[in-house]
Amino acid sequence: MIKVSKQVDYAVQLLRALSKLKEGEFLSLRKFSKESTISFLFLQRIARSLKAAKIIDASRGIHGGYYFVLDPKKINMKQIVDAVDGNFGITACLRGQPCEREKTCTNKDIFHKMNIQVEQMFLETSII
Amino acid sequence: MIKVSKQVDYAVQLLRALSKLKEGEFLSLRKFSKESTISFLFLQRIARSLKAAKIIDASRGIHGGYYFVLDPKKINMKQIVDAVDGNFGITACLRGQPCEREKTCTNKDIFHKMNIQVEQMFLETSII
DNA sequence: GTATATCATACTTAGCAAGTATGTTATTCC
DNA sequence: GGAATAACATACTTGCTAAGTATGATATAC
Repeated sequence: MIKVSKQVDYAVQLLRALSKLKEGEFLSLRKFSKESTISFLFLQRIARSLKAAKIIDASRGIHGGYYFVLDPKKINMKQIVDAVDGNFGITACLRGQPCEREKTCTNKDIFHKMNIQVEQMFLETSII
Repeated sequence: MIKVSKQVDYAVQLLRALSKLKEGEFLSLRKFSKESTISFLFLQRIARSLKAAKIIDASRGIHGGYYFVLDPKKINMKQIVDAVDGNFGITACLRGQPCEREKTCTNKDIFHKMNIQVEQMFLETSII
């Protein structure tokens, strides 16, 4: 199984909604949660990760919400994975996690090569 | 998080060990389990999946074991994922699983395109 | 000052990949 | 024939962690 997390999925949906805003407009998570049916609290965590990565920014208060900082077209999928999941890698080993079978493993080379290719593809994929 | 399952990881390790056998030789899972430190029972399930996919075959009895049917060089990563995980897709939706947010989802196109690229790369990656 | 937005941290749940248990059937060798 | 050891088959349990929840603080607009 090779798969993308729901956090990344939801992050992209949110960013695509934000990319449709006009200059000076905000989108609140409460509103987006209703439109998308994605859990409001789960969206909060994702949005803050994206803000920490300086992809979006927020305005507080009654008419506040999130908005894009940079040009949405220049944001790629690798940036989203980095921001939301904190790391990138198709195996635990490539994500820097300890591996109990490190000594006997014969797959380091093949997964390393594949990881480079997946990473490159993510880099080249604009979220818009 | 984009990742490959341990089943696929272990399947590739097993296949690489089998690819080193000479004509007419077998490798038992008991032996490979000791070498690799991978659970014997878990390996059994994986090996039977690979056999069902006609990638390897088995000989029973006291000196039996598994062996490659085809040329190991012609086996690619997509075949392994199909054999071991039963399907291929970077999202639940692309794996044919029902999605509760199908109607509001705005990511079908982007993940579909990415899936094609990942799939292509897996097809082009030989396990050797 | 009230309403509503984000900010921050901690906790719970649930799905399923990963691993385990147990018994059956086939083949080799003595 | 029978012991040993291989794969075959199915069902069950565990444990990780992604996913979702709870609660309260802080900021801004009107």
